[in-house]
Order: sequence, then C-alpha cells, then structure tokens
Amino acid sequence: MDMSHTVKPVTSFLIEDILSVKDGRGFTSKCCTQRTEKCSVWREEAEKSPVQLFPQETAERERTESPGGPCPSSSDSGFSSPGKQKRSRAAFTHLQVLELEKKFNHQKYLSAPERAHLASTLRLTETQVKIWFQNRRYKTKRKQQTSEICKDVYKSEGLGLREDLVRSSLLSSFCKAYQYRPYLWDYGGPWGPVLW
DNA sequence: TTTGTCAACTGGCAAG
DNA sequence: CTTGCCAGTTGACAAA
Repeated sequence: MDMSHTVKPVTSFLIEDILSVKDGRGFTSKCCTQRTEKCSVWREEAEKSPVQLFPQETAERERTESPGGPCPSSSDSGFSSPGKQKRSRAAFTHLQVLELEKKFNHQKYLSAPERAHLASTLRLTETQVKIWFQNRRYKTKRKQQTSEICKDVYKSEGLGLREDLVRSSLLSSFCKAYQYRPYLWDYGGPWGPVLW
C-alpha cells in the first residue's frame, strides 16, 4: 500500500453535503461526520477544480464525449430533479472499463500519481478510479473464495455417480448464483436448512 | 416483477 | 489526524 503520495478525496457525498443535498440515508454516520468536518478544505479544493464538483455528472457528460461514445444505459444525470435527489450510478464506457481492466491486470494497486494519470487519461475522477480498483480487488477476491468453497464442496460430496449429476448441476448453479452474495453463506453454512 | 450487476457508499482499521 | 484499503451494503438500472 503506497501511502507516500496523498490526494484529497472529493467524494460525491461530500459535495452533496457541501451543497446541503441529502440522499435517502442522510449523512449522520460517524464517518460522514468526521469527513464533513473537512469540508472547508475540500470546498476550497472543489472550487479550484470545478470539474470534480459533480464526479458522476462529470462522468455522465464525459461519457457522451468519450471516444467510446455514449453508454446507452445512462440517461439521468442524478442531479437534475429538484427536491429528493436520486443517487446516480455512472456506467463507464467499454473503453474506460477496458483500460481499467488492462491496468488492473498489470497491477492491482495504483499509486496516487498513477491513479491521477489514469483518471485524466480516461477522463474520470481519481475517486472513481480508486473506487473502481477497490471494487475490482474485492470482486476478484470473492470470486476466488467462492470457487475454492465450491471446489471443496465437490470434493467432500464425492460426486461422480449418476444420481449426483443433478446435484452437481445444482451445485454449479448455486456457486454461480452466490458468488456475489457471500453473506448468504452464513445462514448455517451453504448447505443449511434455508437453502436445502 | 424479479434478479443480476456494479458504481457508490459506510464503517472499521492500519499506516505514516 | 489524514488517507487508503477491505468487507459488506445500497440503490439504480437493465435484462430475463
């Protein structure tokens, strides 16, 4: 973990906080409170670089301008409607994902300068790149863990007989289905009464 | 309507 | 104290 280079994060919730915009959950947690205290610093930062004021909106706008072209799945800006604000989820372009994946395959962790460079190259915010790598690492880890669990289950079940084929396919679909829901394994284990 | 995906988020922790 | 990471959750959106 490279901590030698530090970058002030300008996350979307902070910006929303600065602008007194709240999402459904509000910003009352300890973490948010702590970070809200830093808003004066980040407001300054945000004023210096207005492009980061609305990372998601920026990403939306940039998506339409990016070489990959607009992503059909993105239609709302997330900040357009007055009153209750909708949380927006940026959908990165194929090109952006491709480059991110390429970089990820090469290195799992980015230093601040590398992140900044990649962000500017892909016309994303540094926060978006950071979060993407974070999510990507976690996703990889979960997939790996799940596949190992499934492998162990196959082994311990001693599959191979004809009548086990049905169960085998059930196992396959189960392992596939729950690779993104690891917390479901906790209900008495994967073969607990809830599932079987 | 339900389900799957994924960016954005929270909260805790560790490093410097 | 600040920052980034991990683990897990939320919510928007598309596809089935």
